[in-house]
Amino acid sequence: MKLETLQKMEGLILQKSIIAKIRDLINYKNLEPGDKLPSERMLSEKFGVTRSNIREAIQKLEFYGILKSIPQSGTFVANIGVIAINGMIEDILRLEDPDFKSLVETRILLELKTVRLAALRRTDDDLEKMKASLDAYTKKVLEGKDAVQEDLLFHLAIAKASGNSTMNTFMLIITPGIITNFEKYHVCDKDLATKGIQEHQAIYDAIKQQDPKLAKQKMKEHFSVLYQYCYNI
Amino acid sequence: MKLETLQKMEGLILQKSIIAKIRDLINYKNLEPGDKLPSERMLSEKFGVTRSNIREAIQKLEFYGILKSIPQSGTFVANIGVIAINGMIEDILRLEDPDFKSLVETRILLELKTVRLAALRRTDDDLEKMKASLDAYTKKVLEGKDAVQEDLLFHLAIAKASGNSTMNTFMLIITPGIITNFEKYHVCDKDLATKGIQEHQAIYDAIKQQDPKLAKQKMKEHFSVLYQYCYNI
DNA sequence: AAGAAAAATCTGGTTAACCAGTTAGTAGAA
DNA sequence: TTCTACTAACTGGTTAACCAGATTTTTCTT
Repeated sequence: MKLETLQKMEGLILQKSIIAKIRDLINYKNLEPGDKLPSERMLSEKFGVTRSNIREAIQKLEFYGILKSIPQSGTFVANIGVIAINGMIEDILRLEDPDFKSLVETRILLELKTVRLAALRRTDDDLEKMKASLDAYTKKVLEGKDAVQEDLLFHLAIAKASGNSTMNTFMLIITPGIITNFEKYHVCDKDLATKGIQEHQAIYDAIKQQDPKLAKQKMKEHFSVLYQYCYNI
Repeated sequence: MKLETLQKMEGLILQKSIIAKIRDLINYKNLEPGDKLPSERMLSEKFGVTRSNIREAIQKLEFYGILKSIPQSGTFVANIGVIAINGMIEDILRLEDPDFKSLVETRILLELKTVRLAALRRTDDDLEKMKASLDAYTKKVLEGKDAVQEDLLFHLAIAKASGNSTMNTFMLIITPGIITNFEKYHVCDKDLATKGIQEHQAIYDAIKQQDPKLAKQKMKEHFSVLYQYCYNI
């Protein structure tokens, strides 16, 4: 386990060094948007790493929209100037794994918005899905069982109803981190679960009657405990 | 070009079908958190696809925290129950590429928060970076040149100063989409650029004097044009 | 029969050869 | 000299063989 983590760290460091070298190359050769990068084979030879390593680094930069690979042709600098590329790559190299506090902070921000948008835009289908999650959650809690998953699904249903695919994606991205950390730190309290039923119900009602202000208010109340926890860590 | 896009679409459809099959497998076999999935080779044979296809699908599910691959051992269901897995995979399969409106909406939300946090948490080093971006932006605009990149770097510097790595990452993710769409739709106006200098300066000053309310207010003003554009599309 | 040692199998990860399509260079005709 | 046709090299992507470590099965000793 320890060895495994260590190896992944090493791989990450290697990848970062390759990304830095690609950045240097772009600067040194004054590559403009649309210009072609040297081939993967040349880069692997030049940097003294395998082609796989090069490919992974390129794919990461492609994810952030900095490079663009075209099959049987080459890898090209995206339609972003050299200044922005340097700034973005610097950020990419610096970014560490998110801490729990930053996850929670972001979740609260996102959900206070998605719940507002959901109240404005929800369809009847969205409403049904939320109701289903809510009922499942209520049932589990009343049975005295753990209901973290059903809780989560209710919140994801709200994100879907917001009609904003970007926020929906972001909610999906932070969800696993939230879950595992919650279980790790034992944030959840069983007494809170029954209280949670009423809070969820209130949020659902506000969305149903399409009252964005009330929906946001109720979500805020729902997060109050989490909020305090986040800032008292 | 058209062919290339078509092929990527096909690949995406295949990947989604594999993800759906993995979900079905988890349900059918009642796999609990920590249980082992069949090996990649078995899955590729069972589903009639290549191992590469299987690996890509697994990596995607790993990104969302649903699966966890351990070298020389196997692929395991993460510490998430079957209910949450079904909900999350449904979302993953549904998610479409983000539209421009959803990107802008999310950007505004994120930046109104990061600017507040930056005012509260900025270090002197953060301040220097913002100043450098601001100066570069001002210089370019006064020369009558395009300054989209410098604009962007200023906003990314604010995201860094917020001290929230998750929001910082999210800003990085939406940035390329924002840039390319801006250039595509020609949102930027040169008259706005000179106005932008004052607005950026106001935001910078507010962050410098650590006034979160004022910083948010100034950012809101800075976004007013963008905001209207977003909701009039 | 039980436990330990050893061998065979199976795992995800990595690598090198291969593929099909693009691109650059060359030769040849006009 | 100029343009065209053709060949050869090169491109990112894909595949099958290989790797080292984990796991299971077998075998041998007590």
